[in-house]
Amino acid sequence: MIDTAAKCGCPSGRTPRFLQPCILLLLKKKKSYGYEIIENLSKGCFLETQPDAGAVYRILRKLEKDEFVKSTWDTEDKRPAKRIYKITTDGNKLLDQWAKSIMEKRDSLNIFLSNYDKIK
Amino acid sequence: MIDTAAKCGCPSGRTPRFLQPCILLLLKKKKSYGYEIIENLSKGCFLETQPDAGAVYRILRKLEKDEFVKSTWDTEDKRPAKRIYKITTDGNKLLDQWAKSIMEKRDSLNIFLSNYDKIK
DNA sequence: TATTTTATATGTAATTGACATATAGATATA
DNA sequence: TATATCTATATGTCAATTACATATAAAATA
Repeated sequence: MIDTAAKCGCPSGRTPRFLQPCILLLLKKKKSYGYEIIENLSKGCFLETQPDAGAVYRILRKLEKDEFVKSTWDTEDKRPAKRIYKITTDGNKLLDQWAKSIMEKRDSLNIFLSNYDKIK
Repeated sequence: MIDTAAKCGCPSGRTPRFLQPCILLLLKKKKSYGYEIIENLSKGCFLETQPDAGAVYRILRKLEKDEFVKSTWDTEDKRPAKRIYKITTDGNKLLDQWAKSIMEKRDSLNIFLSNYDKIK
């Protein structure tokens, strides 16, 4: 099995950042591109705040460099060309690892919250 | 009301780091010092991994600089002197804000996870 | 005496986050 | 036609955070 976590350095156990897994999840649902991903992240209720556009584009490039996604240019539309991203097999594995890590994180937060409630 | 969040720059809405609120929660339970906090963080199940000692000491100093905790030296013991920290009124307010922010974060993670389960 | 435990603290490189700015095609509006 | 807005991607930069290593030193133990 490929150590995708080590390769990308994310869900190893440290507090996860959330933007990357959200992008991967959206890309698992369907092929998409930066601008649309930003819109979906804004509309969807994954994030508490608007995502940083620059961060989204940088994460997409990084994911491609690490072969978790693959991109092609879409110039068919009459609008500016889009770089369409598609999740890869490794990308899906990475998302699965993220999901596990996010579950653990959620559990940690719940433990924190119940401890907080106890001493309130 | 004091804008403690803005002052410390943490639970404003961005993805929270977890070490600071855990330290505050332990200090709300009882007065403590760096070394003991590190031990409790390791034993307790707040964090998924061992905390970084350097980070703990630095966070404590930062919290004191921002007046969320107050420290005094304990030289009574026959062991190396301890810097005993006590949470302040502002610190308690900050912890309350953290708790709210962590609840929201937990909800976001749950939304992510249910979306992930749907397309599995 | 040497090592381990207790205890605090700093150095530093890599990563991430936040915010601004650059570029450019397409469309709408004045 | 000129200008502004929308669509779309991308980079620059500073501050904060993380991870890992190292420094310092008192006290206890082997």
